[in-house]
Amino acid sequence: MPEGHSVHRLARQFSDVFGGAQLVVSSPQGKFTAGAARLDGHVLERAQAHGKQMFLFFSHDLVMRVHLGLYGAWDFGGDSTFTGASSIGAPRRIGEQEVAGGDSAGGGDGYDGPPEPKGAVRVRLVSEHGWADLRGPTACEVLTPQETAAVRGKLGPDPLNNYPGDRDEFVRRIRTSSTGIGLQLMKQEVLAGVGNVYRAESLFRAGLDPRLPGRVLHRDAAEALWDDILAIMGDGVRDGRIITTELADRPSGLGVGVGLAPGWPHDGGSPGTASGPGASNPNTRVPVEDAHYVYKRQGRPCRHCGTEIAVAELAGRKLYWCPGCQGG
DNA sequence: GATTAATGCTAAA
DNA sequence: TTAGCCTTAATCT
Repeated sequence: MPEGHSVHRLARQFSDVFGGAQLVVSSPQGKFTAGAARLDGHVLERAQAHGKQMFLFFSHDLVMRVHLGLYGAWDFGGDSTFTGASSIGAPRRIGEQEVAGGDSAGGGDGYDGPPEPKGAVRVRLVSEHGWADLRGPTACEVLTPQETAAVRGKLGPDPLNNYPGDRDEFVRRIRTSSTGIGLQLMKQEVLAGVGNVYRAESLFRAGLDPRLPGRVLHRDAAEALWDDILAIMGDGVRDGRIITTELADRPSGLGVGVGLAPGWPHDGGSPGTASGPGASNPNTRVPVEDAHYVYKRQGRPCRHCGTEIAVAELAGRKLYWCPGCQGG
């Protein structure tokens, strides 16, 4: 499901395909009828992601806040102007899993307006050139600028925004509690955007025990953790999926090293096979079974030390770690 | 075809 | 602390 990298891709997509466009806003499902009426007919100026939330800023100063939660998703479609505006490969869907659209899909000459809404479409946005449908969000509401500031004020720093001072603020927040860092990383007021996959993978890459109390985490270790999360989440934005293994740790030997991506982007490559986001990105070819170190690898040998990867339930979520590399 | 678990949060209890 | 959101993919019968 969507962690921060997906939401940043989503915000990019909205700015690309709807930025500056007047929108018809409706709620086919009926659960957002009042909210839709407050936005209908206004111009979407830009989209901004903060952690796992997306904010759509309209020209009359109202803001639409969307949180996809566990299985929310957006579907897109439109003419060639619409799909051509997308800088991330005109995906057909962004949500728990991204579905590639690419040049051939949907867009282009045959566009005949949005389809009949199927299922529970909470929100439909329609511009002159295309449409977007939202299903299954955890949160979807209209906010004033003041309310927006209040919501964002409760969120911790987002490494994918990385505003000045954000790293120091993260270090301060994670170290103020004796709560284990495995729990701390999931708190959106400590660091906005990390979910269960990036939590497990970043702690493994840092060699840190998830039970280590925040207060005991060294300042340099916390800084390094922020830097690594920034790198692997940045890769997630580029790749459209979470790949946290280094090249040398993949049996398949496919893809490039995390955080390295030499020569990226290389657009000219493999014209015949281009389709979808990052089609020329070698990391899109990394097999799923090679993508992670510990997430959903319980019982399998650690890629570094061979110890069986462990799993335990922590605050209602599964925590994966290597007892050998990350302590008992 | 039915059941379950899932990259997550919100609101009610 | 628990139900709800109400989708998707994987696993079961």
